[in-house]
This record gives sequence, C-alpha cells and structure tokens, in this order.
Amino acid sequence: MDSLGETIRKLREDKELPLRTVAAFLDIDQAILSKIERGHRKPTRDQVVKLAEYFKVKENDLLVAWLSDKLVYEVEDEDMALKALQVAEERVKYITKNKKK
Amino acid sequence: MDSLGETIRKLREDKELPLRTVAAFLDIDQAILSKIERGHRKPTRDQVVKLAEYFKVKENDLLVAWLSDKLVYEVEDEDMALKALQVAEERVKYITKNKKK
DNA sequence: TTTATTTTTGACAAATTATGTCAAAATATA
DNA sequence: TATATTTTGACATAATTTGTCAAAAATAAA
Repeated sequence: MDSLGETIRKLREDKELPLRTVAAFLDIDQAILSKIERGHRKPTRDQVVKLAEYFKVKENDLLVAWLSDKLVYEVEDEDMALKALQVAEERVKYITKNKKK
Repeated sequence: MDSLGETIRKLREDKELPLRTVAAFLDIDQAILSKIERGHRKPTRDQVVKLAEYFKVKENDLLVAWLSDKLVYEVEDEDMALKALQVAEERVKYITKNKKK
C-alpha cells in the first residue's frame, strides 16, 4: 500500500498537472505540495479533504492514509511501537462500543 | 487496564505522597502533575521515564501506556480511527521487519 | 468549626513545533 | 540552449505545548 504522498503524486501525474495547479487549489505554495508528496511534510486534515475532492477519490481512503501516516510517525522511534498500537486499538474498540448512546 | 494517569495516581497514593513531592522530583509545578494524573495533560517522555524510575516500575510498561494514550488521543475524533490503527500496525510490522540490517 | 494541608482550576508566559512564503538551485522538457 | 517544473533551505508567522503562579475548592487535622 502506498503512502499518502505517493498516492497524491500518482493522482496528479496521471492527470499531468503541475504542482502549481494543485497547490493553487489548496491555496498553498507549490513548495509545500512538493514536500507533502515526497513525505517531507505532513498535510493538514483540511488539505487531505480538499485533495480527495479535487481528485474525486474517496475522502475516507485518503484520511485513513493520512491518519496512519501520523500514527506511524508518532511511534516509529519507539521499541514499544507495535505494543502501543495494539493497546490503542483495544482502547478505541472499547470506546466506540460504549459510545452508541 | 488503567490509563497512565490513573496508574501514576495509584502509585503515588499507595506511598501516601503529596503531589508536591513527586512534582519536585520531576522538577515541575504540582499543578501539572495533578493535571497529568487526571488526564488533562500529557506528560513528556522524559517525565514518564522519571516516574518509572521514581516508583520503581518497568519503564516499558509506563511507556506503552503513555504512547497508546497519545495514539488514542490522536485518532479519537475520527470515524476511521480503528482502520487507521490497523493500517499503522501493518506498516510498523513491515518497517521493523526490514530494519534488522 | 476553624485551621492547615493538599488538590484543582484557569489565566497567563515561554518554549517548541507546525505551517507557510520566498527565492535560488536542481532537474526535466521543448 | 531555453523554458517549465520541481526541489531545497533559510526564514517568518501561527498554533500548540509546556510550564508558572495564585486563588478556589476539597480534604484532613486540631
């Protein structure tokens, strides 16, 4: 599975659009979009939503890639990364179960 | 399983120590420790390591609780939380597998 | 009940991190 | 070569984190 940056780059190159054009739609400098596509910057949530709209792909698909990127970034230097993710998963399951009010 | 804050509070109350004492060891104001124990603030990594040392518990156990707290906090408002955690888990497995150089 | 101790809260300040611009350098294309 | 595009890094600004402080609230002791 591709990272979010790779995904966006492919979508853009398939349509043969320059960074400039997509960056203008996002209302940011093209330098940032370049960095996002290369994984050197994390996009904001709003930018991800806009990109899904722009490329007409499922918003949720991009958001999952965006969120998991952030999660990996947060734990990747830690030995306990996997364990922490598993515990977090259990907690989220528990929380959502008890939230159907 | 307790949250990190609850764990710390129990450790401190078992020894009948005031916030002041433990906060002094961490070199922070007791207000922050109060907030950490109640889950209103996230401790730093260094503070977690110091707490493990202070209470003589396994550093890794506290770090897992600390990390998973952060992960839950990062995804809890998102519908795709669970999915994102699962994807992140797969990525971390993949990364660690390819890291035994 | 009063007094002392501990805990909690919220306003604020300082430090850190995230987000963005800009312009020059590097790369790719005509 | 000349032009268009992409990449990089220095820097500015905005947002978030992390902390202090002092007063209010809660708890325990006298």
